[in-house]
Amino acid sequence: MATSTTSESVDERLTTVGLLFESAAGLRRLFSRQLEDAGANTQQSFDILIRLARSEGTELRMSELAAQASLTPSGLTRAVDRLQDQGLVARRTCPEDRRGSFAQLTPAGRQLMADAIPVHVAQIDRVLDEVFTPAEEAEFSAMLRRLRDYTLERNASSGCPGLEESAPTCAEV
Amino acid sequence: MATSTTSESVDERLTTVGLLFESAAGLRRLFSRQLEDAGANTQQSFDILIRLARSEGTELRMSELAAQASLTPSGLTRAVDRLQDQGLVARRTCPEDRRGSFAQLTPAGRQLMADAIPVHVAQIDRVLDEVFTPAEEAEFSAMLRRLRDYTLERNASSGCPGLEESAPTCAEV
DNA sequence: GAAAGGTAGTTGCGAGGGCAAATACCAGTG
DNA sequence: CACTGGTATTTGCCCTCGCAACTACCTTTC
Repeated sequence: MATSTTSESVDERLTTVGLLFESAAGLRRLFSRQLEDAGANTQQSFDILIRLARSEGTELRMSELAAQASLTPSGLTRAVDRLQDQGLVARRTCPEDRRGSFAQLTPAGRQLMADAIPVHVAQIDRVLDEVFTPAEEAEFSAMLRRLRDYTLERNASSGCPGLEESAPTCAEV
Repeated sequence: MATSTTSESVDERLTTVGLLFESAAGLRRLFSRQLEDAGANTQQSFDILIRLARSEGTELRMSELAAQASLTPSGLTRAVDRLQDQGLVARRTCPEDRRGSFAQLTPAGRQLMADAIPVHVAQIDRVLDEVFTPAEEAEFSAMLRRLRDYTLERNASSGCPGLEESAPTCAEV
């Protein structure tokens, strides 16, 4: 088959990793349809909004949010800028540490999420119900968590700022 | 905790999906380090190159490659442009259908992959060995495949062009 | 309490990728 | 064969994101 270096087990493992990427991309694509006309312009926006919606006080520190959303600080800054322009999010300076700031859902943002999350959840339900048994789903989730934690640990040294493997926080879409 | 709509099972399933995205992003980040100084500029480039390397004749139709790499036709066109500028890939017009073309590894591209794939595979081995037992790995892979095929099927209608759930081809990175 | 060093966040810049329109080509009809 | 409709790929335009440099602020040290 292949011209260059491949053995059987090599192929299998490459395929596993490839499937992971394809699954993630496929789900993103699948969800993006409903999300985008639900009012959140992109999946990434929705990802940020939902993490805020699920956090204490519907707000998070910028750096925490960046880590959760798999964005760099710079990427998050602009993403929050856009959401702020849309009136869905506001910035609040942290009183204890005036370098930092919180991103917080506005009332409009909370309303949007109150409407959009059920739709999104219904879509996830449909996928998981059709693809997995409950037992499989639980195991799938557990395996993903181990994998995620492993990458967090390994990426910690130079990768995401201010984020160790410690806090599994609220993972999300 | 959250201010808006959340029940327990909702949280779990949102988390599962979130973990999938975080795992994929985490692995990309983890791999990107070694890949980029291996000669493939980005993970996406490497993704394309490895899929070509693992295909019959080290070539694929543009549309097929786009689907496998989770890119739109337009995105793939530019990605192949870049690889062509680097001398790693060449385009070959399809003789039977002169609208279409193949992207094919050049000798330099094949050489690069012959060097880089073992390194990449070693990295994948390390991750999978540390995170999963062999049995878990097999099940993980099977579950991902079902999920991937489900998204392919559901996205087929409007999403990726020229791509049904038919050919699982060689999944990758 | 002034200096040195670290941390949170933002900005300039450039690369990558999507959507829609355009191009080139095949395929079925009359 | 001309015509209409569909498919493969490319191009124009724009948005998003990462990196590196910068600012503002905290914190430790002397």
